[in-house]
Amino acid sequence: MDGTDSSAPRGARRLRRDAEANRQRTLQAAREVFAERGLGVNLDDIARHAGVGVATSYRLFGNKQALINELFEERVEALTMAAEQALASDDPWDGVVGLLTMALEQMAADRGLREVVFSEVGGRPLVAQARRRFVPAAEAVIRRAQDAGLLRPDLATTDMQLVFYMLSCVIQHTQPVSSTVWRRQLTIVLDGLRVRPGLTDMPVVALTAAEEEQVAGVTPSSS
Amino acid sequence: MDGTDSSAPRGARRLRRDAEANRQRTLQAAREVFAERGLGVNLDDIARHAGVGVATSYRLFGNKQALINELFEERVEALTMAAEQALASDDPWDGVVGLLTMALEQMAADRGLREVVFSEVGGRPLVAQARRRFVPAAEAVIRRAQDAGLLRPDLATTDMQLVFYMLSCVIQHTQPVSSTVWRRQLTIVLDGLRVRPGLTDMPVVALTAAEEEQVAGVTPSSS
DNA sequence: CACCATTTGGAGTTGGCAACTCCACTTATG
DNA sequence: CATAAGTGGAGTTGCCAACTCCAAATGGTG
Repeated sequence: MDGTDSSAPRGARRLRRDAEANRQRTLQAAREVFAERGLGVNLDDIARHAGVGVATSYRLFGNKQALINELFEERVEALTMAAEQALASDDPWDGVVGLLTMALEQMAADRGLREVVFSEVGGRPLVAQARRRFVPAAEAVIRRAQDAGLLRPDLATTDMQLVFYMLSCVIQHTQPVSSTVWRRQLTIVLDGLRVRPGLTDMPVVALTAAEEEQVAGVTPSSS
Repeated sequence: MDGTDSSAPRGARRLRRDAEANRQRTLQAAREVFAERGLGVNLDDIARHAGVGVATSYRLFGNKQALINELFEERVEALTMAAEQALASDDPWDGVVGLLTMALEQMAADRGLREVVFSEVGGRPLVAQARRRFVPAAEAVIRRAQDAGLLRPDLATTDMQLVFYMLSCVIQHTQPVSSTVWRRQLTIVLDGLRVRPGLTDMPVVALTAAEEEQVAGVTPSSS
């Protein structure tokens, strides 16, 4: 139940060649099954899909959580890179569009990723760590576009995170029927984010960073 | 497991006075507990909260589903009235704002309602029926605002439903920390819905009505 | 006010599901 | 070819919520 064991070749001993092959097959099967059906699937299904026994998967990874951690380290990493990449674009507004678009495209491609990023259950260290890179990058993208007078100045970083969340919800909800409609809602939101005459005043104050972390289920960063 | 029994005073026989009192107490307790903690709570908790035994609740309602049905008939009804009321407002744009605001305020006040309306599990007849009134009313509100040149003309009814859904997700997500931030996301979305020069083109086609019903988990209306 | 059908409460029972283990058997490897 | 490493899948375990049983209590009626 505790996901503390990060587990590469466990302990330090090398695996026998066939065992290593089974490890890779399990990993690949997990990638596919998690992406399609989410983290809810049981290891039995993954093992079957990989063509190995359940016990094999358990010996190679210890438990389900360890498998998830190992798999999604790379996915979460890719997600944070989207934010940093968005900052690299020349036009500040393109940065905002790119940030949301790239991040959401990744979410659209992987149900497991959506569940990891927005897991209700408390403080995955994996996510907390990724946030420490993602959030500042997103903040910079936002600030730059606001300074250029392109992004509504009353927008807080925490608002952007909720925007990201709600579009992920649309993705999740519509996925079985259409893999692209969410781009329409994104278009609407982006039009609502852009500066223009007659922008409506925000009716309430934004979430503070600490509140946002609470919403995200992450233990507040103490620094 | 089937929720077909709608159950008022079950069968036809009148209840003894104390039984009727317990019925009301259970109903009230369910209202409160469902609103706060969602439909996931077990009847044992509701019964305890009502100060009656579990068996009592089961005899009076048959099963959990029947209790839910009875309770949420009124709530879903209120929701559809919001749409019809929005159509009554003088200004077409106020109609759109009112539709979303009123409906979302109701969602914000009741977690159980959110879960009923967006239940993943298939075709609650209750919801399907409510949709048959809600959707046309919403459609009229949208059409009127579009004809007045106030609402973006490329918006489909199905888009509005997804907008409604995604804001409900924000409500659900932020509820424990703030009961009002969702109004900021609503503001952003409304600004994105309003006509203005330089509105971004929609990148993909909207969901058809049938697709939307599939998304909502309702059996397509055959009419 | 006495009688009895109705109702009650809460300690069970049932069922289902997913995580994880056991162990007789197989297979790489030195 | 000896043997430590690895395997598979039929269990076991634990959990949780839905729902039932029945001895005791209680409202309403003649």
